[in-house]
Amino acid sequence: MKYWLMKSEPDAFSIDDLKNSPGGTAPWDGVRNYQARNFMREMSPGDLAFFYHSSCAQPGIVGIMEIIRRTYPDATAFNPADEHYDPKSRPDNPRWYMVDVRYKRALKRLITLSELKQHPELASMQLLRRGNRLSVMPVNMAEWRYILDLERA
DNA sequence: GCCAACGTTGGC
DNA sequence: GCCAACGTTGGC
Repeated sequence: MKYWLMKSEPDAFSIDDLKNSPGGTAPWDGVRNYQARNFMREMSPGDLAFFYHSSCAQPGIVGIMEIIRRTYPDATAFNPADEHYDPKSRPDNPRWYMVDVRYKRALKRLITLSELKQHPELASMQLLRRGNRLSVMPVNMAEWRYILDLERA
């Protein structure tokens, strides 16, 4: 089993939006970055991911979700009316993919980006690397456990 | 709204 | 294949 971190702007799709989706499940669509896409392709059902709120007053980790379906073509790329439409992605040769995720739980408290930065144990996290802009990235097991311990602090 | 950092595009 | 211009991300 692998661990991940996935960003979403809460104004667009928040952890509560996921929780309130049918069955607590939703497709993670709209990813339009090759590196993020490639990470999604490494995901397997049963993997766990931190839900991260970005571009908001208090960016940080807000909850945990489970990957429940491996990547399949992102249909929003085929829809000219969709904001993530990409004419270069065609149904017979899809460029963009998505996974399905299921809400597991909210963290007991928000663990902010600024808090994460204060822990040398997390300094090598991909999230904290300079200029990081990836919306989907791996988290190693030591980092995952360390962050869950922070939740209780 | 600003800006640093990075990805993408397209001319050559 | 280089690289300048441009667009996007995302923290602040």
